[in-house]
This record gives sequence, structure tokens and C-alpha cells, in this order.
Amino acid sequence: MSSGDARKKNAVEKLFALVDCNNFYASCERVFNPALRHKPVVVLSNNDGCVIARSEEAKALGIRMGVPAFEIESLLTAHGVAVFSSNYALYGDFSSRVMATLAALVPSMEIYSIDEAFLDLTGISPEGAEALAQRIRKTVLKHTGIPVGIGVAPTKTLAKIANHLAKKNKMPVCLLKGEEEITEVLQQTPVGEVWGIGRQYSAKLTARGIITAYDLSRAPEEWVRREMTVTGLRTRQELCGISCLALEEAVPARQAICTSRSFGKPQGEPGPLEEAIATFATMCAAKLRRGKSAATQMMVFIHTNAFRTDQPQYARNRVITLATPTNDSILLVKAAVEALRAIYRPGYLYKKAGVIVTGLVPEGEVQQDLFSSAETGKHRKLMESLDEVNRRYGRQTLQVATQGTTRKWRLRQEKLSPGYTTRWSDLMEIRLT
DNA sequence: TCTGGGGTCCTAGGACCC
DNA sequence: TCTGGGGTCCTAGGACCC
Repeated sequence: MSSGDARKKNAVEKLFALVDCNNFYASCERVFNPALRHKPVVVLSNNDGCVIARSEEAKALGIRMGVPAFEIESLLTAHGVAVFSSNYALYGDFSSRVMATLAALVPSMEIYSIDEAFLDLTGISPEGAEALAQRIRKTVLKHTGIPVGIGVAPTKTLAKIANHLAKKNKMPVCLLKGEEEITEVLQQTPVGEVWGIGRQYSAKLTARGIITAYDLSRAPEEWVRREMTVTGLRTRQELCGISCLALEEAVPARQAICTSRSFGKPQGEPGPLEEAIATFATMCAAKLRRGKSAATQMMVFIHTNAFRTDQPQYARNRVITLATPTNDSILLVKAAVEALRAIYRPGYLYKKAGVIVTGLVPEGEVQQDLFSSAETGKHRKLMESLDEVNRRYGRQTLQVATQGTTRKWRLRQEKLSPGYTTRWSDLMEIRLT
């Protein structure tokens, strides 16, 4: 069966759009800082470690994604690149604005990531889809200041490819339809660029002579399934135009929440480590409460700097099962510190630590433990007040004592932009003279 | 001196049960 | 020689994503 025949088997020809914000973090930094227009901009990861977003001008300078900032310091200075620490409060807020704008323009959408959304355009003619995509792009730009690119195709995987193509050709919208056009594009797409094909699979496929996305769409189904599991098989079918990945409108309940950081300076003493772990535990607790869920298990991990092969290495984690599912900061801090004490060893320089909570259940369904319910009830009121204070006066205004005040472990964040849209004190001022 | 953070899904294999 | 078979649950590890 040719892929064309297979496509016809779909009762209704589906059509998906992928909307992707261009260089999202860099674009956010630009909105309130027009002086940065047409200038190279990069945004660094937490701890000012690696480059995680680049404006077009920065890409043109040859700055690669993920490159450590210290390796390109002279390049950044020489070209007057504007450098920012990541400001997730700002990006999260812009993301909400973009998504709200999209939601008002289409009947059904899936928020796929902070800067991407899939839209269902099934039933719309190719010309209609193209016009709608153009309108979406203009509206988002006008309402939020964020430029987006849009790829449209019969499956999500093909819509991703259409979106890449739009970027490559510096076109705002790319519509991919019709067997011949799709075949031609797939033949020009390296298999590693396909959504769902990462480094490992890319190497394996290339070694087997599967070089392009088209080759993968023609590979024997049995082989793909055996070597790449059903996930790989779905990707193969999607490349053939058979839609296997549906639009997921409802946000599935989280399964895990993680808070982890690299330290600005490596830490050897137990004190600062405990303060860091306690802080991560309270951040997990706050995220749990915001999502109205509670955790049944917690994992605490610490490790040394793996890049420093000249130093002794150590990495351990410890899982604690909580007697009753909880989102109480005080109980979670207690558990986290206990876990840390069990795995901490002196004589190492720790670079990173984190807390992961799992086994999440809805807050309302928690079975109260007979022996601790009185304590839990008291704490609940306290947590509500804590969240309210921190919401009003900024994160970490009220803390659990174990979090400490030295913050020796804190992030390096030397180039943070203001919280233009999320902190009253950072609101932009305009002087009319 | 400096190298991110937060998620998901799938499978194989072991433990355990009847 | 040859040691049941089938089901469920859990975990670790490997792959991927942005």
C-alpha cells in the first residue's frame, strides 16, 4: 500500500497547525526593550551556564545552542551581544498571553510547551488554513509582541516538519499538503530532524542506511517496531500521513514535580546543602499546592561536578515514602533533610542537588492518617497563609527556618531582566516630557 | 573559575501470587 | 538431562521532548 492509499484510509482528512514562538526567550526580552531590535540577543540557562535562546542575529554569529557561556565570552563582548539570565517569571507570563490569544482564534488547541501549541484545523480547506494561519500570526504579534511561525500538515509530525521548513525559508507560514510535495520534503529532511528521533536513534538509523525522513517512512514496520518500540512506529506512520497522535486538549495530571539547581559555587559543608534541599522541598510543596495535589514519595539527590574529572566523584539519591500523601512544606522539608543526611558524605564538593516528588494524587482524595491528621489540619491553614504572603510580597518572603538565610548555594544570575509583568516594583515607567 | 532544568513514555526483568 | 504457566505490579534504565 502506498502512503497515499494509507492516507485515504483516514475517514476524515485531518489537518494540524503547529504554532511556534520564534526564539521565544530572546523575543520576550525584546518586547520591553526595543533598543534590542535587530541586535544579537542570547539568554542563558539557570546559573548563567549555557546559551538556551538566541535571536537571529546571534545565530548568524555562529553561537550554537547549548554552548557554555564561558567558551564564547570574547565573541559576546566583541559583537556587543545582549546577554540575559533566564527570567522564567517573564517567559511564563508571555506564554500565557500567547496561548490565550490562540485560544480565542480556534475552537481546539493543545498547549504543547512554553512556546508551542498544536491547533486542530480539520475540515478547513488548504486556502482557508493558510489564510487563518496568517491571521493568527498577525494577531499574536499585535497582542503580545511575540513573532510566531506556523506549520500546517495532515499529522502532528508533519506539521513539525512544516514548521521547520517555514523557519528555514524565513516564511511565517508553511502549508504541507499533497503526496508529491510531502515526499519531496521528506527526501530533503535528515532523519535526525524528525520529531521523536533523537541522537541515539539518529545514529542507529543512519548506520542502517536510513538517512532521510523519507527512508524512515519506507522502512519495514516490523523492524521499526522492534528497534524503536511503538513510539518509533507511530512516528513512521505519521510521516506517511496517517495521524496517530491526537490533539490533547485536556492537560493530563502531572506525575512528578522536580526542583533542582546547580549551585553558583560548589558546596562541601552540610549546612548550605541542607538549606538548599529545604528550599527545593518548599518549592515542590508550593507547586503541589498550586496544582491541588499531594505527593506520596520524595526523592532527594546530590552530586558532584561530573565535568571535573580531576576531583573525586559522588552521586547518591534516597527515596522516602511519606506516611500520608502531603503538600505541607514543613513535612516535606523534614523528609527531605532526613533523606539528605542519609546520603551526605563529607570530603566532596557538591555541584547540584534536587528534590523530586512523585506518586501525585489529588489533594481532596488524600486518606487522612489517623495519627497525623490533627497536625495536618493545623498546617493547612498555615500553608494557605504562607502562599498568600508569598504571592503578594514575592516568592520566599516567608520561609521555613531550615531554608536558612546564608544562601551560599544560590544561583549565579548576573544579568536578570526586570519582572516587567510580574512584579509591581519592576513595572516599566514612562516619562512624558 | 565557569558546562540547565523539568518533564514524558516504553520495555525488560524481577518479585510475587495463584 | 528435562523442574508449570500465566498474570500483575514495581523498578531501573533508556529513549525522547522543549
